[in-house]
Amino acid sequence: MPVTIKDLSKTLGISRSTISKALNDRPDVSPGTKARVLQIVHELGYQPSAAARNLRRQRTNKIGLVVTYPVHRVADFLAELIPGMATVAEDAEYNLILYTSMVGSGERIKNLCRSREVDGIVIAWPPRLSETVALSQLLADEDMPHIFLPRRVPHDEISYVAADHVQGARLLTQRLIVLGHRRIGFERLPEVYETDHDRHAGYAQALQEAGIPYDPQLVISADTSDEDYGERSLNAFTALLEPPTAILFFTDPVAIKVLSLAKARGIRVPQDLSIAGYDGILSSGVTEPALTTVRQSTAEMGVLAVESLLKLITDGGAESQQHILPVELIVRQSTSAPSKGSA
Amino acid sequence: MPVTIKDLSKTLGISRSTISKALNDRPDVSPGTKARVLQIVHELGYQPSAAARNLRRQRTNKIGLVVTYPVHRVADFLAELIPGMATVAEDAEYNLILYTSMVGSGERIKNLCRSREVDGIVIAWPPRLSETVALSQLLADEDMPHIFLPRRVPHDEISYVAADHVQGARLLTQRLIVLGHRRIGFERLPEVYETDHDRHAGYAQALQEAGIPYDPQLVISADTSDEDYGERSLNAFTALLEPPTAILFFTDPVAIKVLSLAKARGIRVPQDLSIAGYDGILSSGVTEPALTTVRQSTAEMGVLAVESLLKLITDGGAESQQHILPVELIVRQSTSAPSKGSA
DNA sequence: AGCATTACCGAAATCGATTTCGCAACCTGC
DNA sequence: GCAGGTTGCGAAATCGATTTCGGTAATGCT
Repeated sequence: MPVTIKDLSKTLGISRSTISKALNDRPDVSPGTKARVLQIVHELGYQPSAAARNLRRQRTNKIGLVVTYPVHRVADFLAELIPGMATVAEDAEYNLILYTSMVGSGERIKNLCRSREVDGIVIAWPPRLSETVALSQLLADEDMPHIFLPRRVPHDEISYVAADHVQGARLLTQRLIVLGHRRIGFERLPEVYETDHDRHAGYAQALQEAGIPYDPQLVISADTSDEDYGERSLNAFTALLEPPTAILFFTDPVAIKVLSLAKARGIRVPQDLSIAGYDGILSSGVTEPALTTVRQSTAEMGVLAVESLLKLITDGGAESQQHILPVELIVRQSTSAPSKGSA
Repeated sequence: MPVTIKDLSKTLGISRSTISKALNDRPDVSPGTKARVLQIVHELGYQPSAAARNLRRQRTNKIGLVVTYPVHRVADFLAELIPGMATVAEDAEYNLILYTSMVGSGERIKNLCRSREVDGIVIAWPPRLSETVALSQLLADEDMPHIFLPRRVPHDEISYVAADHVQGARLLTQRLIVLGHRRIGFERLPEVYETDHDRHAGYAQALQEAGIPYDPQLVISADTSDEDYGERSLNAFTALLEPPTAILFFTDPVAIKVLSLAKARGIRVPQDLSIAGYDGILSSGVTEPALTTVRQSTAEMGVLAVESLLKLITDGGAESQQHILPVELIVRQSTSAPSKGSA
């Protein structure tokens, strides 16, 4: 049996209330009493029961990390995310609780709120926009502070931390333009994610700034019904009457697959075709040729998300936290000037 | 204000006790009453308060993942570990709470036990043996079920999940012997970890089985005071009068560093020197040459650890859970037969 | 001295659930 | 009709802390 505040009370001959106050630095405890309490607490190794304290205080000092996406698909990102999040949380005397089996179920999340086992929630890789907004509404109705990650949510009241994908795609596109490309392919997703929207905007913006007309043929929607969608996209691009001399793929893994595909077909990268990825995953640096890409710092996003969430928890009525982190262009060997013949 | 059991009681005109019993499938509730309770629970969206329930039940349905090692140093492994652990836990209605800032402090862990905010603890990457045993004793004194990962602990009463490092090193060594090597270097750590002990035993065993005498000169302790210890080890090996024709390094990262070091010095791998790593990390497959290594499944260890811990939690006095998982030899290009000249 | 503060402490209520125990009412079999 | 059982329900205790509120003693001020 662990030692409770009652035991302290008995051995000291001091009431429970006073002991509690001494331990919580209330003003109405004499220094002497407080010292005696602290002394005996140390001797008996007393530690308050978390459950009792949570019940009475109506808060748990825990924050939930809810992953609304098949967790093994984002494991690599989690590895970046978690250390930072956990550290920041623990510095503020909070801990992280993981909830990974909550794919697509508002019901489970609602129950989580009502059980009050966390004081706030970080929602990682939320669903597409409309569902995200609904989810946020649900959480707000339950008075549960929450923040989305890593996706922008275009609503003033909704908190999120995301990367600057407009800038990311713009930097990539600019780079290719500087290299001399005029026909730059852009792969986008059929789903309505803000990430995709932003990247497309950045792409279009870079073209416009360079005075290059926007050609809808060069923007194709990936057919994600097929797990291996890189190949279809590549086919669609090369089938064009005037195929692009450079292509921006949606993620590094897709680009890496296309890299080996191109090699198999005798397409030389970057001489015949420049290829760029997105995300800056580790293996993008070791391919042959190494991949030009844009890196977003998942670790920083995690840290910022927790810091922001803590603010939301503490300042009850605080305004929404919206953060867009800068991204970094990484130029490697998979992009170069277009050759004469391929133009 | 969330709806409590009291609200249900009031709207139904049924006592709190009966409602609680209905919700917990106690026998002394009539089917009719139970149905009405369930109905109203659904209507009002009632969800029991976790804190109140924890306090009364004296358990939290949470298990702690305590990382007693700088968390960023093991982030990659965490990525493998966590998805499996979380999934298994959640299937059993448990959740994972992360504790990452508990490096080297038995005191913090003791407090965690006494606060009773978790029902059991997985200790990941525990400290060296003597401290681990002390830690286990401390946890046992607090009646806290716990299991260590991923290290073997040679005590009957202590639970752990680890990989079969005797076999891992044995397989690697055997492989090199089959290739024709007779002088095989072995790098070990100065710290007293069972992992190191086991690997050394596997190495020695393979030699003995092949009738090759054990030469202490070929076994060197890495100087880990220096972060970059691979270089020192390599120097120590090559400085020998009769240098080895193959070397087993302690981990893949070390071996990978040595790989590039060798290239810089004009040592051809594997022609002049065969090199093997350990762990089977992702990048071990993309180096040039690709690394021969041994793979341990961190994901499986995580799953097994949680399953075992749940057993310990449920079966109060259950006996200790000790699991050693098989490892897999991965033969790649960094090892080959020794050349005549180098022998 | 008389009155108002201030400092310190403790009894009791509270948080929201679970569990024990006792009490009716209803059967059942003889 | 009655002892003995079974069912179904609720009052109250309990888990272990925090907080409210009121009371006592000490101190300050005329």
